[in-house]
Amino acid sequence: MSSPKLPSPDADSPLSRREQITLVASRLFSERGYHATSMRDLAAELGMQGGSLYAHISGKEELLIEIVNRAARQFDAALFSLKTADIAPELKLREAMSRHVSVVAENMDSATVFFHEWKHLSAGPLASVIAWRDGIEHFYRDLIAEGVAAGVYRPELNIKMTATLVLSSVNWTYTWYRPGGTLSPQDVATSFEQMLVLGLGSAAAGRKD
Amino acid sequence: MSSPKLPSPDADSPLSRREQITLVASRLFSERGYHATSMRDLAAELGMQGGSLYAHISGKEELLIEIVNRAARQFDAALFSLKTADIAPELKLREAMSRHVSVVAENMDSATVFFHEWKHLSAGPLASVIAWRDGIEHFYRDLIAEGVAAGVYRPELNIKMTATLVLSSVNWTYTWYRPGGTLSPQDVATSFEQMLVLGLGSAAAGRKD
DNA sequence: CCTACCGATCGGTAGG
DNA sequence: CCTACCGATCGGTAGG
Repeated sequence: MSSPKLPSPDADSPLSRREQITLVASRLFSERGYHATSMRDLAAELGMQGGSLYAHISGKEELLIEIVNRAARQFDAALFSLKTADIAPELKLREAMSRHVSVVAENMDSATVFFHEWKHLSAGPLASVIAWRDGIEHFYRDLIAEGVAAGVYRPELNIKMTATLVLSSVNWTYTWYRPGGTLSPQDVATSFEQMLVLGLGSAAAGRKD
Repeated sequence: MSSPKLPSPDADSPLSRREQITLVASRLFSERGYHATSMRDLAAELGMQGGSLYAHISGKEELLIEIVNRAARQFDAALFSLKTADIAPELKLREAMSRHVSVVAENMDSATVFFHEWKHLSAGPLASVIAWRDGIEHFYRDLIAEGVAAGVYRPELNIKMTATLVLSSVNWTYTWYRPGGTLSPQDVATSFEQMLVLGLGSAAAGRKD
């Protein structure tokens, strides 16, 4: 019967010590940055001594790798089922953006670490993050190409630039979204998707139609 | 008559030693991050000893402050003249985005530091960056509100969300734009602005007009 | 701008 | 999970 110094956030959420460490590391890495967070800082927040961390982990980078990989897997789990989903093309993009923003919004800490600190990974893990980025980009390109083929998006669109624009909108949320606020992730995604698809311009202002 | 150990990049660009230091610091901070860059790393790239840097600067944070403040001033210089400029509303947003992307594209290093490392500033400089962010956001909100008032943008638009979407597209460029490539900053801005204003949707797909 | 150095702190380990 | 410690490195300074 151990007596944890730091109570778990909820009595009925028995996080393993290892998971607690990863969770606190996400918060500290996102707030202070990976290199600016010391193992002693991390240990202190968990109510232990610096050296004691190494009973649970092999090193500092292992934490970063785990945070980044988990984030990538969450995006994959949320999005890649849409690849083959039987949804109307005009709804697919909205659904993808909604899920994408949700992953960011529900994991602000690890999302911030994911977008900010991946550069500090060593060669192996770094390569897999870059590969992931490539995959997500092609996922969105395919979505848009599908929509163009189905006639719901304009045929003149530059697919690459369009995918970049969509990714800009959903990724950048990690810099400004506040989970406690009035906007749900769905609100954000729906609002962005509507503006993107309908356009900001008024019909009165010389749209060719 | 001094004899610089490190030749300036061009014979006819007599950068002061101080400016050289700031320039190299921008590159290293953007590549490795602020905390992961040591003063000795920086000194070595400049062909001097670690301690010698302090003949030119007062401390490490001074460099970060200067890089961040310069970037903010460049955005201001590029954009704020547009506030009162006598340009048609439908062209103002395009022009603003073009200038915004240009500042990022022509200063990829300091822009990256600006977006990534501002959190590590101490209270005073931090407050002024936050104030700057607020200012730029209101700048874009005003631009869009003007356009709505002039009838070029749809009146149903949520001004705040629209400004956020525009800022997402131009800010996120620091993560993917490559200055040597085929896309000029104007290409990027024009492409984004057209997609945003016209919308991705095809007229055929049930736009109400 | 260099040499030589300061105290502090880093990630990590040994042995319990 | 703790105590005690390792070598390395940090930002910065003194004195020239």
